Amino acid sequence: MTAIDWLSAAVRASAIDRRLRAGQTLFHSGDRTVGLYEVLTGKVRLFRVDRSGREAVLQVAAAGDTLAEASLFSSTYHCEAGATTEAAVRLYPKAVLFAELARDPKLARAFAAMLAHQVMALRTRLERRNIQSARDRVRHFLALNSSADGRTVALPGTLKELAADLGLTHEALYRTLARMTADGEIKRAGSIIRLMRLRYD
Amino acid sequence: MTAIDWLSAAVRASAIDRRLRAGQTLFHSGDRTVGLYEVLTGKVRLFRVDRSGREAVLQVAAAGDTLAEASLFSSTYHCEAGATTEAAVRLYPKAVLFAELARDPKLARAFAAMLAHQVMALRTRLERRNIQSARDRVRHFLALNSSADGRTVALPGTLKELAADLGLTHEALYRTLARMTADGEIKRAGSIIRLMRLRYD
DNA sequence: CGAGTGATTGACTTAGATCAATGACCGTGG
DNA sequence: CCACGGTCATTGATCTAAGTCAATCACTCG
Repeated sequence: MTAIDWLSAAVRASAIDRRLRAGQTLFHSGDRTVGLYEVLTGKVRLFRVDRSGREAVLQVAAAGDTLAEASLFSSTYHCEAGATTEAAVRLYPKAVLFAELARDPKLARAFAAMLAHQVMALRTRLERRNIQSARDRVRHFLALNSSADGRTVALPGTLKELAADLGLTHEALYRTLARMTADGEIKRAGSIIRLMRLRYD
Repeated sequence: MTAIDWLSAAVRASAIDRRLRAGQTLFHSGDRTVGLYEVLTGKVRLFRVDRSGREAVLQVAAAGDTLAEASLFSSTYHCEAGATTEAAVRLYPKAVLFAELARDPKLARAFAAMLAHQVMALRTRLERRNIQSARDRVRHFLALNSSADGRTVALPGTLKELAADLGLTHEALYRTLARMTADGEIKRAGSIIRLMRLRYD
C-alpha cells in the first residue's frame, strides 16, 4: 500500500537497515529527526504520552508502511516510536532524501504524488469506517477493490488482516462473508471473491 | 484542518470560484483533470459507480477541505464529484500550480509538507477508529488535542461535528461526555473541556 | 508430531445505534 | 418586538448488530 517505488537509486543506496527487539524504542519525542523510516517486518507503534502517563497511539506501522512522514519536515520528533514485535526498519536519511528532492524535480513530483495517493487512500478507508453495517462496509471494500471488470476481488492478505483493515473482528467478517455467500451476493474461491449479480432491493 | 496556506500568491491569484446547486456535478469519471479544488462552503461528495449502479463514497469534503488531490497527478478523474448541498468551490488550475511548484522548490517542499501532515492526521483519525469504546475514543481525541499544558481542549466546532469526526452518533457522544463529567474525569465550560486528574485504575 | 496460526461456527452480552421528545438559542421576517 | 422555523444539546427507552468468549478443524513448519 504505502509503496516507496518513487525513491531514486541514490536514496536507496544510502538507506540504513536496523533491527529492533520487541518493545525496543526507535526514537523519542524531542529527538532530532533523521529521515524517513520504512518498516520491513514486524510492527512499529507511534504514540504520544500525556502528563498523566496515558499513551495515545498515532499510528501502527506494519511491513511496507512508512513512518511519521510529516516529521521529515520538522526538526524534532513529536512522538515516541517503538517496536511492538520484533521488527526491521529501513532509514532513508533526511539529508540525502532532501538533496535528491531538491536536485530532481521529477523525484519531488513523484514524492508529492505518492503522498497525495496516500491521502486519498486514507480518506477512502476513513470513509469506509463511517459505514455502520459490517455488510455494507464489506461491500464498500469490494466495490473499490474489484478488478477492472468489476467482477472479482483478490484478497490481499489473510482474512484476519482484512478484518482489521475494515475495523471488524475477524469473526464478524467471517460471518458477514458467509451470509453474503449464502445470499448469493458473492462466491468465494480461495482468496478470490467473485461478485454476483445483485438483485434489486 | 486541510489548510492551503502553502499556496503562493500567483496560484491564489489564478483561482477560479464556482457555485454549485445541491446535487450538481463537479466532474465525471474520465474528465480531464483541471486542478486542485478547495471546498469553500457546503459539501462535495466523491464517489465511484460500479456496474450494478451502486455508489461507493470515497470522500465527503466539507468547507476547508481539499478535493481529490491525487488526481492532480493523473490526467483524468477516476471518480465522480458532486455537491450534496448548495456549495462553493475554488479551483486552483493545474498548469499554474505545477508551474509554480517546478519554479519554486520552497513551494514544492511546503506542498509536500502539507500532504505529509494530512497523511499523519488521517492516520491518527483512522487509529482512533480502531478504538472500540466510545469513552476511550473520546479520551484519545482529548489527549491528542489538548493545549500545550495538557489540561484543556477547545472544541473546534459543534458537538455534532465532533461526533461525526469520532465516528459516533451525537447521542452517544453526549452521553459519554455526561458520564465522564459525572465521574469527574472532565469538566465542561461551554466549548472548553478541562481534563481532570485521573485516578489510578 | 506438537505448537502456532488462520478459518469457521456457536452462544451470549452489551455498547452504541435508533427512535423519540424536550428545552435552549438564534436569526428573520412580518 | 415577537412568533416561528431551524438547529444544537440533551436525555429516555428500546433494539440489535457486532463484540467477546469459546471450541473445532485445517495447515504449516521446524
